[in-house]
Amino acid sequence: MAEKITEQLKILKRGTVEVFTEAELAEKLTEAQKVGRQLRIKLGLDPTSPDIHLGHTVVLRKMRQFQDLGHKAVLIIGDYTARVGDPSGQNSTRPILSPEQIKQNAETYFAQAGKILDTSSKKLEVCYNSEWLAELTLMEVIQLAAKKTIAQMIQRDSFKLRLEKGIDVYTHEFLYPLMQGYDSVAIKSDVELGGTDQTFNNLVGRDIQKAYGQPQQIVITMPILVGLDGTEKMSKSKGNYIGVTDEPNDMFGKVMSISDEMMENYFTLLTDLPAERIAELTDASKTHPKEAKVLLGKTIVAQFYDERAADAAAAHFDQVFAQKQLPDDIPEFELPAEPLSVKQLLLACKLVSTGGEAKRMCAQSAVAIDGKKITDPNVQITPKSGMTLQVGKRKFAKIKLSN
RNA sequence: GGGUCGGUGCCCGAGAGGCUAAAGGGGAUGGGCUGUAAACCCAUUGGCGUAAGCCUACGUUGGUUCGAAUCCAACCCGGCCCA
Repeated sequence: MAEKITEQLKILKRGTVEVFTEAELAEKLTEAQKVGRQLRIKLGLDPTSPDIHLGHTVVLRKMRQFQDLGHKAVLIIGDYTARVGDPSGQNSTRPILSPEQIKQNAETYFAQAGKILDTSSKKLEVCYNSEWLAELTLMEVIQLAAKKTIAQMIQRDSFKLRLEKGIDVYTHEFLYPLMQGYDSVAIKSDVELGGTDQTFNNLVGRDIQKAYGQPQQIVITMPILVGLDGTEKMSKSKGNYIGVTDEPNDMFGKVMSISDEMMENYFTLLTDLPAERIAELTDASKTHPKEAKVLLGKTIVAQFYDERAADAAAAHFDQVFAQKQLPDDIPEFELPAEPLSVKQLLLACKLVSTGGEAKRMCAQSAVAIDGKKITDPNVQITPKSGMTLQVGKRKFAKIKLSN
């Protein structure tokens, strides 16, 4: 804790995109250390979807570093915001959640975030922004809105972009940054963390705090983690994510599927390895890319499980994909010993979701039963105990007879 | 409020009465090559049916026609222009 300020700054700056401003951060850290005060580090959460993925962990990991340096994480659950329905994204038909739903999501979120954060009450504080936002009168809202001009608002690129493209921007959307900014006032935040997509909102927080006569928070932005497809932001709705609750085998496999170019980014944002080591690992002349990726996969799995699970996942991967053998843990399905078509069989074992897909998979020689390729979806098969089915490279099922 | 243009499959986008389950991309999936990397090549991409075929689908609801994504009407939603 008594580490030098320069040392602390180095840790805190790692992986960030921008710090507004570094000088202020150094100042706050120094002051905090001198009087023994915990800085209040704000992070706003959207409780609309409870499951968190590695994209969220980039910011959470930064939060953890602050905690480890003795500061307090203040998580704000945007329950009030969520109730209005956040229109800022592509997804305009987001369901409006009930208070119970939000509470439940928040709990799930904590359980998952707890894998990264220090959850002791000394280091973590949680609040719901309805606590103060629901109290505001219209007059107070108007006064809040009077702090920013329209010209300032449309600086935000998501607004600008949509206006240029002729996509709707609703009036109340302008209130979102203001509400979030007001959150900073309510909790007296010293530092706010967020992805670069939150830069505008978080900076508004500075202005609002100033307008309300408070010291301004420092804003630290973290990169948006690219998803598995290598181009888009990691997100649940795009399906290009690694969830923190993914099974070790899955987690490892997903890491293995990222492109070589993305490794450096993942190493930097998702592990604590020093920059020099990362440079070695991502230099193909020094480390074979595949080896580096295995290490990345193991490191990530170990973070959420443990070393043993990480090794097991790597071994499983090697067994199934490198040596193309059957995995050890194949889901079992109970079936009676009555003949049925391959199509029905695949459906029954949930290896395909429609009969058409079953036909296609057969036609494309992706289907094997006990290691033998099946190309006719109408062949009659009598289930036998221990019979194994495979569709594609990674979908397996084992049959168990029911009596 | 007026004018005008538009709403097509997961997404973008063509189609302007039958040849349309609907061109072409993108994405996704399967196969090949590999390191479940990239690049590249091939294939598939509404549901049911062994099949013939049937059903559902071009904003919504009605209508005209032997036949409509395509024509007409009303309505809903949006862009742009005018007030």
